[in-house]
Amino acid sequence: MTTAKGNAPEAPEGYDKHAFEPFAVTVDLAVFTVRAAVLQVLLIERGREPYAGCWALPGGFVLPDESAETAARRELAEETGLSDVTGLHLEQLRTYSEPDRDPRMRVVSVAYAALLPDAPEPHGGSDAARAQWLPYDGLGPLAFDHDRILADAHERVGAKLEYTCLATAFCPPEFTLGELQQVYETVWGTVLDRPNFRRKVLATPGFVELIPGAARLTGGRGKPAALYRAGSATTLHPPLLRPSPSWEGPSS
Amino acid sequence: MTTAKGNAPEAPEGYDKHAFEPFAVTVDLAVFTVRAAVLQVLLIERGREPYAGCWALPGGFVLPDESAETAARRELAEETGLSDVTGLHLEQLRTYSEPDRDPRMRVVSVAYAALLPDAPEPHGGSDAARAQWLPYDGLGPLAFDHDRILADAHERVGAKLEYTCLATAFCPPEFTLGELQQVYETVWGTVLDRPNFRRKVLATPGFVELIPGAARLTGGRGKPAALYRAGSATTLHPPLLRPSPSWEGPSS
DNA sequence: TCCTTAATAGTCACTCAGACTATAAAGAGG
DNA sequence: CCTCTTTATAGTCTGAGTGACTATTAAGGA
Repeated sequence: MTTAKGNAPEAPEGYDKHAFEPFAVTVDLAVFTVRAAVLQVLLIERGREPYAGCWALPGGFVLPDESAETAARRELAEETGLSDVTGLHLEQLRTYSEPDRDPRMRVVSVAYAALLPDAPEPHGGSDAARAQWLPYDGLGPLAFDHDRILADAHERVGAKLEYTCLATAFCPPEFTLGELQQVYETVWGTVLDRPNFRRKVLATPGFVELIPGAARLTGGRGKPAALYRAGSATTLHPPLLRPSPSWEGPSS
Repeated sequence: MTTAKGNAPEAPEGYDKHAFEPFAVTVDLAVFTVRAAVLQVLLIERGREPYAGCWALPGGFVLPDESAETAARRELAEETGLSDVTGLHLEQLRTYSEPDRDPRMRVVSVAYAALLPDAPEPHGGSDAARAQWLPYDGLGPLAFDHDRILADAHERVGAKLEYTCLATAFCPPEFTLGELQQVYETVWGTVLDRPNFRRKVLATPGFVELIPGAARLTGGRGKPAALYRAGSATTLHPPLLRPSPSWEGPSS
């Protein structure tokens, strides 16, 4: 619609004396899920050079009539095979624009972080050579600067767990407090005191709400746990801080 | 260096079956300072359509061999007239990519927030029609989507004051605790209790350090205040929360 | 039946922030 | 010179919130 006509934009009206370079703009997605107490990331195996055979973050070009957010949601649906991604939490991380970050050409990439409750096996369809969930810990080097993007995404998600109700985005519609605590422990890589965690979560109005009369055997052993669903609150006041405080910011 | 050759990139090796649109990539800067207890923003008056006569954020194109960060720092130096911008705090906010945000063509803009200690009168040189400091409160509508960028920047800076030592970036090399408190009150638009603010700041190791024997008459009246300089700490644990809690996130 | 497991309930002490009051050191004005 | 005003600095008291515990309840397994 309002894009530069053709494929070789020369400076239009109002930009006459500015030189500008046309860049390719892409989105990269760091898609997380927690399964079996392990933090998993959705990655695709590259089929061609550069970085052939390496794992990389899913992503793709922003189309002429899309915003980066729209493109990210479209790619998310394509890569996961999920039909409905409207309810998923998708958050813009930051933009990576080092001139040499892609050896082929100048590519500016807007990175997003996404959180999925359960982990359906990825579709692997469309263009992705091979899409797969891999544990976050112990990943080898990724293609391009995706190591850094993924590290930034992990730090951002960990930080947002502290002062938002985002953790419920990792949980199915009905969950126990133990499962919610598992999300925190898995993302942070720490162990939390169970009674204190309960007290904190239940003392925050709107974080979770009890489903009356519902209970579930968790693991088959022990006392059945009450079921909760996500509440309407979005932020945590005061925050729920990590045991080892976040002295160190993101690895940026 | 590694950028696409020429001005009309067709899909190079490895991108063969992807369609992609070349976008213009720019940076926009929200430059803040605190002067006389007023939060001020650096704006330029547009000389040409669209939005001729409107105030806009300073910014410009990312050059072929620059990262967005480098471009932002270059623009910051150009617009403020400061010779050395290496020490200034510059932080990537987020990227704005709505297809219709610039009526002339498709422009993707990476927004940055910058904090200046004192406020030298802007250079106004180079290309900016007229650069000027204007108070943040009571600004009329800005050009393009710059209202939203500026609001996002304000929210981000306010939030970072809570859990980082960023406030010293608004202060000259030597400052009093009263001046530091003034920064918080001005950015947050609140009033803080002075003894409690002192206690909190001094109890955080590395936030500020006393300059022994130095004192300054603040306003000519009252007891002289001790002088401090910024310490080595970067984060605040626990945070210094706003009195009216940040229930509402950024206006995004 | 007893043991294990896991959820839930409750206690205690310490830290910290909000709301104060009190004192010290400067200038202004009579 | 004395007092008032102003601003910095010192200290007190209290309640909220959290970390580290112990105790109880309800399930399955040996």
